[in-house]
Amino acid sequence: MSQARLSDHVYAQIVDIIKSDDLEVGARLPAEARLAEMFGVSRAIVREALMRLASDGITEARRGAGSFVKSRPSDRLSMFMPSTELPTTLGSYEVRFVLETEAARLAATRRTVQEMAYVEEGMEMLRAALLSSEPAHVEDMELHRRIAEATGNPAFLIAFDALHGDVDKIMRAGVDISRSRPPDVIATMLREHEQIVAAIRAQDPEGAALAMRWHLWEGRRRLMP
Amino acid sequence: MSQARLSDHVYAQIVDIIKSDDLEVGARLPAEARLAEMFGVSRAIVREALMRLASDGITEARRGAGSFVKSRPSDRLSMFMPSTELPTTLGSYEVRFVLETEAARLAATRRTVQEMAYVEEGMEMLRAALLSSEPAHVEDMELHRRIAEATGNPAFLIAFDALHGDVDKIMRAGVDISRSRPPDVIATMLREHEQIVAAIRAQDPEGAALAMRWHLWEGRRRLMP
DNA sequence: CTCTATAATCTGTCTAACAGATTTTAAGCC
DNA sequence: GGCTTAAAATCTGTTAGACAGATTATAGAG
Repeated sequence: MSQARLSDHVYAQIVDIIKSDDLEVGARLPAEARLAEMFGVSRAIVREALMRLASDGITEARRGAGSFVKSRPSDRLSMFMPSTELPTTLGSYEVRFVLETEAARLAATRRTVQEMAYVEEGMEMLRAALLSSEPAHVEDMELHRRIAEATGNPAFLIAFDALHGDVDKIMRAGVDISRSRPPDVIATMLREHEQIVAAIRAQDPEGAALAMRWHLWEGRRRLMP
Repeated sequence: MSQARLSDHVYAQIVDIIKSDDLEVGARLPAEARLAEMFGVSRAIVREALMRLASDGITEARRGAGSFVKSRPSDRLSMFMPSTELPTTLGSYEVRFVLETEAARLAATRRTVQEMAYVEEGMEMLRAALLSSEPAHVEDMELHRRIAEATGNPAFLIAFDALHGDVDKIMRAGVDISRSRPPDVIATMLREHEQIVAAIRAQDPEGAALAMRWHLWEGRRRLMP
């Protein structure tokens, strides 16, 4: 889906209304039918956008009453979301340093045999993808998710998945750039992942945390030519 | 909205299909019309659920082709989401220890005058709410968001907002429980927030990080009577 | 076997109607 | 004037059907 859907536009426009009208938490939004009229779309499209706003915690719908502001989107968030041109690498790396380092540490401590097998499988998939000429960013993402999952705490995966968009772009760029460099760059990337997995396998929390932190640091450095 | 909507049920059921059919990334889901028939709902409801699945990065819709698995929801995530009875406090607290501690540290380092004013305003709103008999969990959430915002890095807010559902429940419970205790418990909660804000105001990163960590630790303890 | 055209299938959007919930308004009573 | 009650208006949640544009599958011709 290369073209944005109308409901994406409506989502952004409703966020704009909340901000431009300076609506406080608890304030009532215009009715669905009214919004549809304002934006020149059908009510079904408005509902789709509102459903996502509600799911994102920004609004809350009460049957018979209307939709209400539940929490205000931040100014920076709204600036961040519609624009894909902003340099986002520094942003998510900073969060990933603390989040994924801790996740690796906990994964090394808590992983079950099954979770370890899942991580190992993800490692194999990533290896195969990196050594092929196919895209490998999905496999890269998947391994990181499996490590977060091996913490045994779904909140780590939730927080990590919230950064999915940025992390996906970073990983795609990371793989592409590494492929445009001498072959040992890919081998280095692969080894970094292996070192993380090995520390988790060995149930070495400090080793896993350090390996993850190193990988993220090096991954970031690889993006700056 | 105390009752779950049909689209919430359909969301969970589609996740179940992905898991029970062991659909890999790239696998095609049944068509919207087919899903509507399977679940005994209208197609509009299926679309609403699919829109959220796509927004959550789990599926991807291609016009004319169908909806495809984009990333697999983790087993734990799907167990976590439909059930509200699981003890979720340990989960998000663990992530919040690393995420919000780092956010407080960075907020103390980087906050602008305007961001500080925003944080102070949030503090006043929380004080007023806690000293009234009205709900205060929204204000509690808002202050924490403003601190994440003051890091100057939207990724912190994105990750924090991903835990919105759990954190909201925790904060609501935290306020309710504190109100059922002697009055000094509310005062303590208030002072903890003030200490975080004071350290950020004073541009004391280590102080802010410690105060936040202490607050989260105490907040967690208050939930265990 | 390959290419082209057509048919079938699919998502995206619109319209209209109805059900159930909430809010507003109006009327009646004290 | 204030309070209560009932009716009307308004709202979200859902269903159903139609059509547009995109993709996939199939059939026929060379």
